[in-house]
Amino acid sequence: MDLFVSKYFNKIDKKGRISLPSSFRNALPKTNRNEIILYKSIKSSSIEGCGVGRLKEIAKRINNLDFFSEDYDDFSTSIFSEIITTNVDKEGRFLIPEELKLYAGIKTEAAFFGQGHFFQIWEPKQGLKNTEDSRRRLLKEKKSLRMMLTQQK
Amino acid sequence: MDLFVSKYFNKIDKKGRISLPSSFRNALPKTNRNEIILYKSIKSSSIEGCGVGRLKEIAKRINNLDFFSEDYDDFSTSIFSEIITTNVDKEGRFLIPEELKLYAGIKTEAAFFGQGHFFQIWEPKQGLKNTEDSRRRLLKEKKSLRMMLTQQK
DNA sequence: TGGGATTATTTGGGCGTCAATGGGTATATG
DNA sequence: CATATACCCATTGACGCCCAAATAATCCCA
Repeated sequence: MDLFVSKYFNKIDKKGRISLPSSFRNALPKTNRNEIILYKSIKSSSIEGCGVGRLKEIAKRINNLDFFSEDYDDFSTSIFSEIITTNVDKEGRFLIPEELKLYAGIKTEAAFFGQGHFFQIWEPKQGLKNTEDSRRRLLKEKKSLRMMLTQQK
Repeated sequence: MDLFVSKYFNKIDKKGRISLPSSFRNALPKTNRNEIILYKSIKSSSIEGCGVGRLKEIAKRINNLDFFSEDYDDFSTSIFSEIITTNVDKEGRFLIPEELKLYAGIKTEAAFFGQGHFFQIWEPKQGLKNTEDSRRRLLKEKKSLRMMLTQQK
């Protein structure tokens, strides 16, 4: 499965290492599975991550915004300049930079949430609350979520 | 037959394994019959499942949403982080995650209900009650059911 | 068409492998 | 030289794989 799916709760050890869930490792391109990128989410107090290949896709997204708009600069700056690359060790662990941990309020444990082509890292409680909130918002529009899940091609 | 049809009642063993009904296994695409996805039903306290192929469809659809919108995050979170992928072993068994078992009230036995392009997993009694209820609702509209079944194109 | 034989499916359990975690030590980097 | 990080090895528990028994479904022939 080449998508980031499900949620996982892992611990940060004394050295600051945390395991990237095995299924997430497998979702990374086979060519480069020991390097990921991390950045602050612009929409929530979470960290977003993905394989380095995804960078091009992000660039494309931003490029689709109006070049002369304020948004363009803002997204461009807050995403690209903040991106951090991290190495995943032989056991599948990596270090979350202090700044990002602070941003997300993460201390000894972190929750990984699959988001398809990328994933989010949350302080566990906040992450759970966020999924509840999302779901609540969507259930108000039950029809649209059902369509998303059950529609046939 | 590549559709999930009829109903089956299987047991969960000490290790938490349960057999995916043989006919359901055969309804999965021949290319990937050892991995399925599970998620909480939006409409009922049951688990819904299907092959991973559908997940890729869903991913595509979400990907077409405006990346910077709130909807994007809501869908992405509610779907990708709530969906669970499970492996089906050589004997056709798989594990139902604890969280989903709780959601559906399943303990030692589960009922599988074919729903065409997907299937539902119920606590047996609740599942039976649900089919009765929905049949009863349908019969109240006998006329429309007859039309549905007998109308020719 | 009944009923035993054959095959398929479900269920049970042993055991090896892998993922998550912990910690020692070498190596790099400033 | 001190701190940070990568590599190596070990432990634990969960899960996948294998083999086998029990149950259900199907077949086939008298």
